[in-house]
Amino acid sequence: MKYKDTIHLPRTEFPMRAKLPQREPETLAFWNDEKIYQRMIQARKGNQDYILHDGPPYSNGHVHIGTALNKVVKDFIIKYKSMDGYFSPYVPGWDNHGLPIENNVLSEFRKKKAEITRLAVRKRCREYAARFVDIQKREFVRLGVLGEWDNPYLTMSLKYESEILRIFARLVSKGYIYRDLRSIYWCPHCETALADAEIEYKEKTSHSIWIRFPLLADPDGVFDADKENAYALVWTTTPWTIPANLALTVKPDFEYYVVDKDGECYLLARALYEQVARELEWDTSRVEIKKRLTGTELANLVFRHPIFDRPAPVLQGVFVTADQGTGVVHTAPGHGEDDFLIGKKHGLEILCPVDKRGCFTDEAGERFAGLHIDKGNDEVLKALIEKDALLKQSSVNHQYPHCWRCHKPVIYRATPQWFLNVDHQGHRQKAIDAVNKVRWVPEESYERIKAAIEGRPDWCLSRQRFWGVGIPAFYCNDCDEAILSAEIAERTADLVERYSADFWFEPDVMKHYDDISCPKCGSKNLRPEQDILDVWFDSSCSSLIVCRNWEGLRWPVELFLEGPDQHRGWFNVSLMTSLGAEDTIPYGTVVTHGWVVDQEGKAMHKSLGNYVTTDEIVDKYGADVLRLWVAAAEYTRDVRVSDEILDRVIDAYRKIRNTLRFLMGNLADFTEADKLATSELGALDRYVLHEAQKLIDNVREGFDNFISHKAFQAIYQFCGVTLSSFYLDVVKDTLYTRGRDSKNRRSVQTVMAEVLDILIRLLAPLASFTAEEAYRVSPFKDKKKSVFLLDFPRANPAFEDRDLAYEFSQLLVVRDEVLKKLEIERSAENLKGSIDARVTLAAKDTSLANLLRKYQSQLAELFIVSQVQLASADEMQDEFGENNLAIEVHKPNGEKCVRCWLWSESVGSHPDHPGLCDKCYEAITYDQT
RNA sequence: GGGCCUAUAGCUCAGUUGGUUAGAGCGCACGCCUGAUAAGCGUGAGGUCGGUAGUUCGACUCUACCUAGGCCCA
Repeated sequence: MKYKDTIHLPRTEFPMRAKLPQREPETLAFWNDEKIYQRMIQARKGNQDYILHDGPPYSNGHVHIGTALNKVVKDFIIKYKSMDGYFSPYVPGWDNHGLPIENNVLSEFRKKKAEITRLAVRKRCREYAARFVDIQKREFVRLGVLGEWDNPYLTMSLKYESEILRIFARLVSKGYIYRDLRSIYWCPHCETALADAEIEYKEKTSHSIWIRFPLLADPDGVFDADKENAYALVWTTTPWTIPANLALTVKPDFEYYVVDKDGECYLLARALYEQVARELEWDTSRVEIKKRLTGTELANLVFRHPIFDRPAPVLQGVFVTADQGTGVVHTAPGHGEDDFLIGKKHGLEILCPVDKRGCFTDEAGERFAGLHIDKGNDEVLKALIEKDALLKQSSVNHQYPHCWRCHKPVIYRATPQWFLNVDHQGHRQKAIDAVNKVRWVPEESYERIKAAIEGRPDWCLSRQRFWGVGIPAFYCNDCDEAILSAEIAERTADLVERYSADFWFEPDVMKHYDDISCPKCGSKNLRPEQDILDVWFDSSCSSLIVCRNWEGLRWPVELFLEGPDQHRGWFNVSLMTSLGAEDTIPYGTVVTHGWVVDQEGKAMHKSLGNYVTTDEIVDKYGADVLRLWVAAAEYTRDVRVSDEILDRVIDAYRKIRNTLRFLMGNLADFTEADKLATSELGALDRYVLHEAQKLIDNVREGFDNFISHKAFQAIYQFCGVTLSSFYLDVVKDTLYTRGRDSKNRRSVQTVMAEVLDILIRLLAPLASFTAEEAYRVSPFKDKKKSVFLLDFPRANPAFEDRDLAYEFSQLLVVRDEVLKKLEIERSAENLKGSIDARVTLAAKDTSLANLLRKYQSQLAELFIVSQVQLASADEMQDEFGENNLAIEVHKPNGEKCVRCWLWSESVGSHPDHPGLCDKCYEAITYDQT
């Protein structure tokens, strides 16, 4: 008889090799064909809901790895919540309007030399966006993300576009929207506004002039100098902006000097004094530093414009730098971003005496009016010289913004724009209060969003672009009045819902508004606004629009979850719009994840060659590996990717997979009917069952608190340590060699089946493909269609046994000591396999000695040796070690059983099977009957 | 330049209110097994906690500064 054939070896169809890139698409097809997402949601319909609102990625290009991380984390949460009984539908969305798509489309047009018209470009933008929605959708689905992929939201859909305008109308009716000037990049050659993304920096030679502003008022007497000879010293590279000067800006925490140079006093920053003195060729031995002041102390000074007879008050600004100039900055609110913001903050006029072609207007004064700013530069210099305000004139080479189309230098120019008033009726304070009521994960997020809201300027809603939702305003062709009303916006919304936002740009659009006339002059000769809404406004409306219009959702929602850039972006604007339009906070919890960075923690750039794509990982290793990479990461910090990190993830994946496989392999002959009652289980088995309940608690705690890596690590360690290297190794002998239906073996299998069931469910949100695959081949009866229709495990108090767990923790310490001793013997070549050992053990500690005696019959199995004998201290040759244990290793008694390979004195006592020990004899007899 | 944040073994992560020789798993090295086999098991070697200076009887844990990195703003 071949005894090997009587051994119960594992059998399973669950392959060791995952071949995820090949196998995952089959699982995807299954999920799709069987509508598993819909079933997962429907199964929980009527239960308490948990709504995560998806932040829309931009529909341009392929899915970036950071976006993949974002979607996978969301998927963890949706699946966990669903399995835990919540009704948790997931409606993904895309942000479609905006500059990147428009620019790509425009360059297509230029390449083809096609005529650029608003309507043609918009049509092409729509197609372009739709194409990338499809591409990205496929890529997200490939990651195993379940959701309403057949019914996503698109910001360019007719419904969405019209709802944007309805929300806008609400803000108009509540008085949030106003019109004002704003300083933006402008190309005088192309006569167009430019976005930041359309600027290229190039070397340019500019003027470099040092000028002085005479002191006009010093109410605090800080200057301490004769007004006639006191000046602020100022440097600039753009003389043509001097006519637009309305202020000077200093930095509050800089130190400033008032220096006396030949009887003339100048104000400048201490940090720049040396540099300035060198530049102006001052003999510093003859310059006296009269006063040292902080920027704050300069607050009430007023200087006089160097050319015109008007004041230039001193303002406090943090943007002032100490790398060039004088630390006293020429401020022209119409000609610079900083200038604009600080000007607005202090209520200065946004003076911009330059027209769209780059020529001075009448506002620049008679002398300059009509001149192009290039000529204007020279004229300004002349005027400065006449006023004795120019101290030095030279030139400088520096990086200067140029237009990406005509490559000529651009300017800042103030143009009329539409704004949302952030301080309207205490709106900002309401937002700050709101932020206090939201749960921010991680907690530091709170500081960021608070700072972002406190510091944000009024929201400029208008863009001089093509691809977006037109602002529903008119201009009177007769008196130039701007006309905006909630009623017009509402009517436009209805029209957009019917025709799409493109209709606004049709040549005959005014026919829909023939009853509207100018409220100022009564004219009916109106034209539609051509500016579009900032795309941030589109996305700021998403929670309102989607969660109120999609079946099953509700607003406000429970969760927003995005990257750290959204503190100033989507988290911020969503709050602005929701609070403004509805006086409601859109979210209860906001989770922020980190950025995906490379091995060194550096941002990934295509040019740096450290760029990792989602495709690479999915095609090479499979989506489950990518998912586990996300699961293993502490994702509220930046998350690193590298080959080594992925290698470790793959190792973890294999370990988990093999553990599932071994569990299933040993359950091939186990059915529901073979299950033992908990009270009948062996002590070791009950201990593992107890540990499994702890595992469940840990995993749940991880998911509940957005700490998926805690869940992952708990599962991984349970598989690797509790199961693979301990329990499953120990229990192998029982599984293989005991009678098929023996109580010992069935006890082990009962626990293995329970643990397998738990593991598959715990893994489902994380390694979804593998969990589904395992579930489909698992030996359970009455299976549901999918793992996602199962309930998430909950710790079963009936399986918990703290006293037993304590005893085993003690036994495990002893086990470690025994294993160390065995290793020593192995190194000394006294021993090979542990089953060829007999261990003699003595414990000094009475309670431990008692514990060992209690478990005496199971110690050999626990240590995986042939025999264990307990001895008293004086019987031991060996010293007692740290744990008050003495351990000796000897050759076992009796003979080695040819079937189970363990040594036993019973070998030879069965004439019909002379090579077998009692246990094996019993097993074969048992199995044969 | 400003705001917020991060920095513990090769990797991913733990380290309670400051208090004994800083932990885990993986990887690695060495070895065992060949009845989980492109598997399984054991033992072991690796950090002085980014750096500096403080506070303290005592700091990975507190403070300041610096360095590197991230997001945003400028």
